[in-house]
Amino acid sequence: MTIQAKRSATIEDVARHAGVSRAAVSKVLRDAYGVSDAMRARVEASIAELDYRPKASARAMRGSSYTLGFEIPSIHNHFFPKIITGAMTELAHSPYQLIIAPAGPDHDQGPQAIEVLADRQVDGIVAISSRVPQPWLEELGRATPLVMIGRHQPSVSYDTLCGDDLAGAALAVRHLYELGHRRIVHVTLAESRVDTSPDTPHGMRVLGYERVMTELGLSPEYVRTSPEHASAADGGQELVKQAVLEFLRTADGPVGIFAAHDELALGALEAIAELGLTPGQASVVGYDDTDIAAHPKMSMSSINQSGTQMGVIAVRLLLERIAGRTESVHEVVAPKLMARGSSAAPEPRAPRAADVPSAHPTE
Amino acid sequence: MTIQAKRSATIEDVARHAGVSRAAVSKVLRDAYGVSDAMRARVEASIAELDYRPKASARAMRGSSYTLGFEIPSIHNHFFPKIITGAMTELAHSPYQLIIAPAGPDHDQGPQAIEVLADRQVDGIVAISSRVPQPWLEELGRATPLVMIGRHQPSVSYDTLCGDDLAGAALAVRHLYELGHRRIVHVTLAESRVDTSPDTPHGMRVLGYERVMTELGLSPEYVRTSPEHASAADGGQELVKQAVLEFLRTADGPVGIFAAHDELALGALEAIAELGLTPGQASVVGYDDTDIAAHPKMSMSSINQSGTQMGVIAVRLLLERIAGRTESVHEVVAPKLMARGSSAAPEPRAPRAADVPSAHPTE
DNA sequence: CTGAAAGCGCTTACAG
DNA sequence: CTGAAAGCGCTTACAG
Repeated sequence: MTIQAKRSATIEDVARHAGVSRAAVSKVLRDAYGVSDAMRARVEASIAELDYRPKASARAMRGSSYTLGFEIPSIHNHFFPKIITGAMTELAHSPYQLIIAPAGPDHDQGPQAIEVLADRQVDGIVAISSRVPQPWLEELGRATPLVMIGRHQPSVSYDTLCGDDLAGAALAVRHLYELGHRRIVHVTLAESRVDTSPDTPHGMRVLGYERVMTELGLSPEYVRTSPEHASAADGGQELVKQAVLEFLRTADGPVGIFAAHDELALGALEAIAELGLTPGQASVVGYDDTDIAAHPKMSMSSINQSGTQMGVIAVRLLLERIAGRTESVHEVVAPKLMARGSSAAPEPRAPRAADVPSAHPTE
Repeated sequence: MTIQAKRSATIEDVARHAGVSRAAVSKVLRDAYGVSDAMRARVEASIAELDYRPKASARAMRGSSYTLGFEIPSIHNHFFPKIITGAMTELAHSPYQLIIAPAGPDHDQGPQAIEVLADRQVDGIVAISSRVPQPWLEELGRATPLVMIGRHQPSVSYDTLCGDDLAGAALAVRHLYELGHRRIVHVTLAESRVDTSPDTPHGMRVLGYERVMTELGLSPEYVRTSPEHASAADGGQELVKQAVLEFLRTADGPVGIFAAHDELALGALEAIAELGLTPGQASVVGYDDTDIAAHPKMSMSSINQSGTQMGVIAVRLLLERIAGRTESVHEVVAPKLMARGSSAAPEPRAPRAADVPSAHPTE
């Protein structure tokens, strides 16, 4: 038995089989106006018999590809699957399909992944890349329906959707403060990766952190991962751990740690575990409330920004744009604090003051 | 300022701008044989100036789309990102792009996600869907270069790549046995979701489990999640937890739990945490060694099957097929046991026998 | 309601 | 080395 390359059925085959024109088949396919029931039945029968499936690439050349593209910056961050889940749910009974283009580890080098989608002639794009320059996006938005997640800067040619990162950072810091912490550090990405413009989620979280710290009369303090963080094979976990480890070794009193996202928070928890510190000695609050945060073994406090809901909203906005809307919409989702075991009232470090309640600043 | 839809440059525009034929531009694009240096330079300058990017859909109609499609069964299982990471690394300096089609929650209904990729005219497909019938795949394989991950059944028209699930299951069970466990249950998917044919990873793990248990003179015992597991919004975590909870409530002695993958293992650990059991009272070994398993707070024993390496191999096989290979290749990757804190020597349950070493069957 | 024809943006033989 | 022409599989006005 020799293996023979199979040629799959085309619209032409279906038309011939059903004894109608290609245009007729096309209309049935798209459920377009103006086909008799008889013809529809014949065509549908032929489609089924020949196991015909229209090629998306051919369709894309004239009309739409019925494909929506999602660009996600990192395959390692468990927040993004939440967004995808929401999007898929919303798309379930629509004619649209979803494809994902993950940004490579070298997504510094430019708008790559998002271009892959544009090149694929998708009908619309949802992107979560915060590092692409605005003018470039404005241009893309004029060519393709586009929804950007995590962009705070409003735009004219595309929609934006983001969490209220200022409020989220405030929730985290105030939570730690109310527990009694007075030394609260922010673990975030390397400076080169947090745009100085407050247009990125991480930029906004830094801003929010600074503001609340100032309001509370505390001084901001940062632990940053190295720029190589993003390209590390493990998603940078090890680098974060090292950075936090270094910080914790020099710190002596109890500290509150506000991590800019849960992956960073996991790294912090690793460092804390390695030093054998208690949640009171080093409290952690993450961001995104990824699935693992709620696991009893992890019990990590985190800021929830409704990732699933974001996916749903993003798809709705995109579908509206595809349907013709041209004015930009800018949605903001309110964050919620999920307080769990990783954050606790401050406890002193060192001489293992077992049960003796210790004196720590209460105001 | 009104927003004006942008038409992006075509090969025609470039040809005109450079004063050459479209064919010439096409050749430069594909780095094909037979272009003078002068022409190449002119064309490249025009491409840069017009910011031209070839449309993948148009290319796909005649030649290749330079796109490889990955189908992943669940966006919730953290094993798959490992595979994707490996694939992306391997593809980094190739002309190929990667797109991912996630299977919807209703991926019972047929080969959907994988068809999305085929419809998209990708140059080749790597799929991890084990539930698609073999004949269907054989047919797809004749139309498109195809690599299936996790299929044990050899095929004529596509390549396969899988972990040695029999060996992996044996590693897990023997590990628990050597720790001293004599009651060892297997937590796996609903029977309807583990094909009866030993063609799926989970089917093979069941088989491996049964064999070793028999060899060891122990009787197999299953905890299965309900069929709704796969379509649950949280990836089924809650359902697994409930199932394990139920089992642990009726069990009285120490038990070893071999979970068919880490997500199931996480659910088991949740149940164990909820009952306040120690690793000795309920030991867990997962499968896949996802990132979180190694986290000190989780410290979950697991079977590592080199997901990243699998991604690398899958891409290599696919690229070979695209380059013309037609004989099928079937690769098997050896699993490794990663023993961690979640599995320990048996301890009795109930009357909280604090430090007193208890009598439990040693042989 | 139905179909013939043009065209989307590329690549591929085929001449020159 | 270079280009004119055909064609990939669809959809879209436009006639009938």
